[in-house]
Amino acid sequence: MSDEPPRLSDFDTTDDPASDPLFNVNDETTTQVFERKELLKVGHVPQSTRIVGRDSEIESVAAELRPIVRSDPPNNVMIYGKTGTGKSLVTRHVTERARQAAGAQDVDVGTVYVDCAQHNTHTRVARSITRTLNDEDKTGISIPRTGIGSGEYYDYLWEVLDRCYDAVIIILDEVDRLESDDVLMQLSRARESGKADCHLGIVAISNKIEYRDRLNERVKSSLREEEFVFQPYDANQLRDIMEHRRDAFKEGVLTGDVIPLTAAFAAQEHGDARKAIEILRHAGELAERQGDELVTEEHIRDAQEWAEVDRFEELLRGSTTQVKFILYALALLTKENRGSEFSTSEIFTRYQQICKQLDANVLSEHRVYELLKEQAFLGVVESTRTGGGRGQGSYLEHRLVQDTDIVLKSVLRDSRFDSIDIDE
DNA sequence: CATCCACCGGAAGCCGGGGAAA
DNA sequence: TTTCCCCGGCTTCCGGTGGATG
Repeated sequence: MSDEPPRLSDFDTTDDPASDPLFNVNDETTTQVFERKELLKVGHVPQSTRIVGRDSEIESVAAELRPIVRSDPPNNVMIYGKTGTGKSLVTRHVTERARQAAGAQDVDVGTVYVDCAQHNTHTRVARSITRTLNDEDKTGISIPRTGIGSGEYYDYLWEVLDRCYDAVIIILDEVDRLESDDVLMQLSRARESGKADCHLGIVAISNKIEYRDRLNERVKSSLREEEFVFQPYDANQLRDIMEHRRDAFKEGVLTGDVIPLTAAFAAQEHGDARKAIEILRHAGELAERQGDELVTEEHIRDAQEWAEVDRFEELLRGSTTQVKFILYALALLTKENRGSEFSTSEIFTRYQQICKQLDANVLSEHRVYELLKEQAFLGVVESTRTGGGRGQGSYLEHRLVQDTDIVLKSVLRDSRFDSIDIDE
């Protein structure tokens, strides 16, 4: 009755690990297309000369942090902008340069980057900040990984700041994902009351421009931050960005118009550089898998569609099967009929049919209506008020925002759709 | 202009699951 | 463990709405 986990060596292995077909080092397909694939990784930070079209943003953010070099307190910064507009990139770049420049003046600056999507409670953020900044050799403090509350982490933090740094820049990425404002409160208050003999600069990054409205007044007044809004990249900038990553591929693998095409697509859709690069990478992978030597327009188009389905699934993640039924109904209606807008009741009748067909239970019309509104809020469908097309009253018409095929594809990918035991 | 129609949308209350309290 | 309570998803009910209709 030992609950010892089986050791890895107990498992069957191939006789010669060096030639294990599962993990073949000499697999030629892996080297056919890519030269330095790591250039296409998400976190890849290019050199400053390779940051495209963000010169003024870099300059403005730097201006707020500049006092640090003269060991004066820096200003706080709040950055808004959609995903993939270079917010994290620019802040990381600027803070790093600030750190170096300050170092040259003998000012000891620490930087921390916290992804609030991962560390979404204030205790976790406090822990993450404190533990990254703590240099055990210098402070002699060892900070427990667990077991203490946020208050204690802050106590440690002030201690660490006092002992190690003249100034610290804290980057809070995706602050809007934080459950509460406590972190901002603590940090900004510490800065005011001079709890630590150390300057504190906060760079908060948010995807949502409305975030500031949600912040409570006290935080706002003590933060007193400068705000910047990053606009999405345009096609030219995207093209430049991708040109800079061309080295990821082998010489001559990318056919002529691949990059401009991807850039044009991406600019039109979202202006998200990260997605554009992902599409590029995925196109390369597709080519590789198919054993093609060139990445063509064809691959890009496939990768493009893959990205859209992917994005849509992301949007759909967490919604119930019932919601998928409803979207499915709407998608079918759109496909069957020529029109694209349908009233709640039309969608409901189609939805009823589908549920019957799949032997799932049927929600009330009112609920379907509510769910549709919810999806409208999430941006999956678009609902418009109309002066009754068929005569009576005003009601809502809904239509899919995404391409019908993409909706169908991602909805149908849900495994519950083809199984019979649906009873949610 | 009054009436009607078909949907809108808020309010109240039901129900089952999950966590806290006993 | 049982009991209680809360919460979120859902239904039911009902008054409101505004163009269409005659």
